[in-house]
Amino acid sequence: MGAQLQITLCPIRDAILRVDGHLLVKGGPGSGKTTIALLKARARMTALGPGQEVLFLSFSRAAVRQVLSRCKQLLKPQERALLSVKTYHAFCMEVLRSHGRLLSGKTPRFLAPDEERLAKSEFNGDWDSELRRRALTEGIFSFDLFAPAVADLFARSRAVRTLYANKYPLIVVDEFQDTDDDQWRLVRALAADATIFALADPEQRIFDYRPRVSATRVDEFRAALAPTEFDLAADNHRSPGSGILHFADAVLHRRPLPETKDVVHVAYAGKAFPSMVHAGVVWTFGQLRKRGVEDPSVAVLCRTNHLVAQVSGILNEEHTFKECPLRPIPHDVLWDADLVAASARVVASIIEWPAADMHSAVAETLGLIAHYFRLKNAERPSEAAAKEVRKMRDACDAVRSGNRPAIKAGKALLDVFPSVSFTGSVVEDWKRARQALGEISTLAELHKEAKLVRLFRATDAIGEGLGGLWLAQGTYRGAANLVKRVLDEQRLIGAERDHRGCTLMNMHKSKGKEFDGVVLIEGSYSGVFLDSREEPPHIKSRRLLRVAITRARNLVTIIRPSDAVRLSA
DNA sequence: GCCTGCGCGTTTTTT
DNA sequence: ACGCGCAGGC
Repeated sequence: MGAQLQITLCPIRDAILRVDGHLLVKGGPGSGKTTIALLKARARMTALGPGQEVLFLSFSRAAVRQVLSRCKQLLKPQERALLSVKTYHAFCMEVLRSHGRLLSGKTPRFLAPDEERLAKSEFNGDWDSELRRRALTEGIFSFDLFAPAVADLFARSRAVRTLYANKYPLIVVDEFQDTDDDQWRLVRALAADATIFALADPEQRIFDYRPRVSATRVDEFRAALAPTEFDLAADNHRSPGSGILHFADAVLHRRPLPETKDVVHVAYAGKAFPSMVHAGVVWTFGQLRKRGVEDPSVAVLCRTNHLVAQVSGILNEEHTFKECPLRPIPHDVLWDADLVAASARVVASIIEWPAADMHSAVAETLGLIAHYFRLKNAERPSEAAAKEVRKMRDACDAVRSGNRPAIKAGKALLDVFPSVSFTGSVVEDWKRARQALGEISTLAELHKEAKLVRLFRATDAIGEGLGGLWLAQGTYRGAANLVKRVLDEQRLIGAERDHRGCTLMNMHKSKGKEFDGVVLIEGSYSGVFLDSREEPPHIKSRRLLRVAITRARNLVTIIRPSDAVRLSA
């Protein structure tokens, strides 16, 4: 395979393999940036000294997985052994483990994201400066501080910097346009003694709303390292011969949209949204099979998480479209589980009620409700959420000491307690416990969140665990801990899962992935394609849409409200 | 201090 | 549609 590839290399790729020094390779979606980087890595391997490797840096574990699977096609096992593919975080953690002591004088410890969220929700004050204080004086590094810490370390210690630059004489940097200040600082430090190979598509810059991601990063790279520059622009290996990339580029540049059988537009009017979404996904699968794709993978992409959750609900229901019944579609959802897990623990605490006395049981539930709002406030701070935390905590304390709480939710939970009982039929019991929340108007939001537990394919594991508890004790004592444990596990598994069949996610999460078919869904309120807060020509929205459209190898279905703003001029 | 009703805006976050 | 912030009633 390797020999064949050599022969078919075009002049540009040939030059990329030959040239020495820093490199900047630009290219659109599916232009083969990863492939040429791996071939370059292979070429460089012949001259590696003992202990030396090629380093390939990516942002996400999903991207690392993608690169590793490409490696299997392109590189022999002994070549793969000389290539180290890592996320920035993994690389930085390694550096901090070995040399982080130099920064604070203390053996570094790491604060995992979920621990950090909890600590943040407890903390009053400026969390960012608190994190810096912890790193500096206690040697505790949160994930966000990995790259800054390593950049500092490289800046201060020439010895450490050259150690790594010598170990990795060639460093491939993926998605360079989204590199943040600190990642760039550490790469630049290594560039003094190692060769940097940057892969970039400035038109795939979709994370630049984040404060440390700069719009001019690629220019900074040019200015600082004077790389030899190549452009793979016109190539398209992902969806060759289809009109998908042309269509996406037309959206990006606000040009008239080309007619193509590979991008299909449907409009819905208000009420028809659920059946249209459902039918659109079914139709996309059918078309792909008709085109000879066996067991197609389809991504359903929305701009907002809110809409993703809504669509998941729709795909789980039955609908009728033009008198045809539509069955529920099994699917995965890429989703951040924190709030759902917290709401599920509240339900689980209610299902535990009969195993304890009223006051401690209801206090436990109120405590978990407070915890839910704490997480919510940490994720997206608002006065409303912070106030709920205080109220729920007060109510929890009141009930624990045998008093009647001041808030409606607390009173209602106490009132409903005597009438709550369970039968051992797990699904029924879970619904009944959840319904107890649904009855209380001030907890409507929590109740809604708890209904999303189905997003996690954890239903079986939770059901089994709850069944086990009932069998062993005749109550569900321990349910809250069980639910937390199962959802935590599920989240780790879900993040690593391969995406076959139907997968729902927001457009940002789709970056770097590919599917046979893609369904793009626009909402009427949340998840509008061209954000009204952005000035025409809505360049950021269009970049994001282009990324989403080009995830498809074969077919794109676009579902928009009938009164949506036109994409072309 | 708590609840309700009204007006308003509606996004994305790796690890 | 729905959640947030704010104002007003209790």
